[in-house]
Amino acid sequence: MAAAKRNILVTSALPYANGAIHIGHLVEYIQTDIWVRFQRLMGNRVLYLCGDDAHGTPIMLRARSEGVAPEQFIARMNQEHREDFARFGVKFDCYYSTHSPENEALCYLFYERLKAGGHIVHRDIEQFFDPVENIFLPDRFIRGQCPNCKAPDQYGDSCEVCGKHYSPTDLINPKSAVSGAVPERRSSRHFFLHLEDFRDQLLELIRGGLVDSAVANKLEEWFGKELKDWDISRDAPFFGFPIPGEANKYFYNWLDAPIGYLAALAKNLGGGAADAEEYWKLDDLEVYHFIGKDIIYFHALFWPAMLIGAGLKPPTKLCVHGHLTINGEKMSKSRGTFINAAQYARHLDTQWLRYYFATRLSASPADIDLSFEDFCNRVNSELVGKLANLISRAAPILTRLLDGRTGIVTVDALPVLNEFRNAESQIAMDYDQRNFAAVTRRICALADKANKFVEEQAPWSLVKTDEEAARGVLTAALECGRILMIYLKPIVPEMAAHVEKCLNIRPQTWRDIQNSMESHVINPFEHLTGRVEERKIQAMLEENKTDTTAAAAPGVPATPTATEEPLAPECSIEQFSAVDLRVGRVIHAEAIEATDKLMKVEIDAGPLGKRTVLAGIKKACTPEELTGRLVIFCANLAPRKMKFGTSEGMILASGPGGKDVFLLSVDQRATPGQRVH
RNA sequence: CCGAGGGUAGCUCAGCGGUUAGAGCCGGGGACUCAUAAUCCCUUGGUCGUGGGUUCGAUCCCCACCCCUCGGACCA
Repeated sequence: MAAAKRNILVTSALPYANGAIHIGHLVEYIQTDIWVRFQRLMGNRVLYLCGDDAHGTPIMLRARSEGVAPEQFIARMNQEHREDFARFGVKFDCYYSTHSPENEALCYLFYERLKAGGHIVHRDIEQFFDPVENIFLPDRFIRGQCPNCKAPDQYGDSCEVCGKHYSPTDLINPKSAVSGAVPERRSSRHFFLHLEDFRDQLLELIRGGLVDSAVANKLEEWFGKELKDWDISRDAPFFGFPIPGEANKYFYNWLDAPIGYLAALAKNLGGGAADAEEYWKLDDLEVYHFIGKDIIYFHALFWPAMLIGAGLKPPTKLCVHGHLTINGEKMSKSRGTFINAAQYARHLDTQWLRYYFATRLSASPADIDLSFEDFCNRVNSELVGKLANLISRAAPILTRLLDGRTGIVTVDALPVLNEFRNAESQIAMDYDQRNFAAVTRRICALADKANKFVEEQAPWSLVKTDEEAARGVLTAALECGRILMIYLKPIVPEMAAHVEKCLNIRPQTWRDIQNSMESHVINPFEHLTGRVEERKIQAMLEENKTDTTAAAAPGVPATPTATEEPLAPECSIEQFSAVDLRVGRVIHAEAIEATDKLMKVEIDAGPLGKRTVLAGIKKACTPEELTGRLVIFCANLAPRKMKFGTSEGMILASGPGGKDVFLLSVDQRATPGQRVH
């Protein structure tokens, strides 16, 4: 009784078109691709759609700084992204872009319907404006002194020193991070989506299984209060779609980004907005969005609200995954663990990463860790030692000594083969529920059984006395290998294709698990994949230390990354020498418990005595690392009273903050109290 | 501080009310030699974060506490 074929539309989140794809992104695309390939293997109808999120201020500014038109810039990114995905076997039915005529038409359609439904409201808001660049500045593009702790050079939305959140208009001495100019406060009329209109439907949706329970719990929090209106407009100049009937107003790129899923659908269907809408409305169509936990808000609230408001059904399911950490820590450019997709592919087999991610992935939104040690172990012992080895040990004997012809499986193998075939439904269920870690566990357990069977039967000895018996054993071993490869096909499609070629069989589907390949001539064995060598990983990481340009901005949609810090206005030698910088030795350091960032540091400044400095470096180093080392600090900075004491100076460091703070050093022979000239 | 998730062998995790708590990897000892890539057998190793409670019985349920991770009002 074959179940009715499902009709599924699957998306991965649209990567932001201002940077390269990195291995953090790949968690999602590989996860989605595995799921899609599995559904196809089962015979279901699947459309897998994606594309670039190509609009917004960061892209506009980036293109400008490179001296090209935004269209040209995003076209190049699109090409790069496609190449990166192809390297990892991530295969879309359509990889499109939000900057497309289909998307524009759909965007207007959504807007008109939301407007007609009375869900769009207007309000004046005050924002900073860069008079040199003539643009309104997103919060992250404004820097200034924190209104709370007075730390200099903080972002417009929150302070990295004291952790306080505020509005950019609260900053002291704000500056545009783009031009360095002093921004002006300007008022502007913005458009909002009135989310409260959809409250009941959204709650029902979330409680009805749109997301798994862990995510649903999180979402419930947001319903504790009134849902805020969502600001969907941006002022000119902006790279995006103009709002119809309005002068100098554009749609915020997060409005047109999810609509981009439909645009890709339209493109794939070779039609327009109406065709996409018609397809979306098919009764049996299931819509699955694979997303990172950082964009739950957009996909669980805004997007369903937009769909409902436009008369379309909300998604069936949001598959939320966690973020990637490397060796237990966030990817970091300074640690050299920020690895781009293309860079990985230059050094290591992309099938390995697919396999490794599979062993770590489940339906949980918890972060997943890539530990290189674990990566080596799993790939070498499981993928190579257990799985590939099974075929590699059986096929060559058959080819060399028995004309490459399989026979009838030996009766001794029947229990093993039954177990292999009976695992089918459980593995299918694990795949369907995105529990790929369980899938690989089961597959490895089966591989262990098969290897044990081969070991016991010792066909390499048997062949000397009874060729047909040996043929029966090898036939069974290859049959096991074939079934394993079907199970593994969604995860390592390239390797599975090699096996199909070697076994001389047509591309296998899930149904072939129950078939057999008795009395059949196989092809000479070709190697499937190699072992991971430690030095290759080292070579990849080494490259990162020198090639800083490879570490492009993480392309998380709508999170603008800071541009380089603008050069401060010219200063005179007098002004420079007004700053008294000294060498100091840290004699004591302790983290301040009540804060995330502050460390209390006592500095021996030689003749100047001792100073206590409260520095925002708690995340970057430990008291142990700090104690005893020499630092450079500003000794004549006015003492600053802070919540946890008075800070009598400032330790010099570079880096963006958080974990990436790099203290200035001085050669060992320097002594505390010496002035820096 | 508030919220969510989690703390099970050196590592990565499974188990989630019921016989002496499991797997893989790593470590140790054998065997084998078909495997460009090895495998097989044996084996060391755990008061299941801590302290209470419910129960005939708890890793699993309840309470408190500790620790880790991730979120937290206008970026949404």
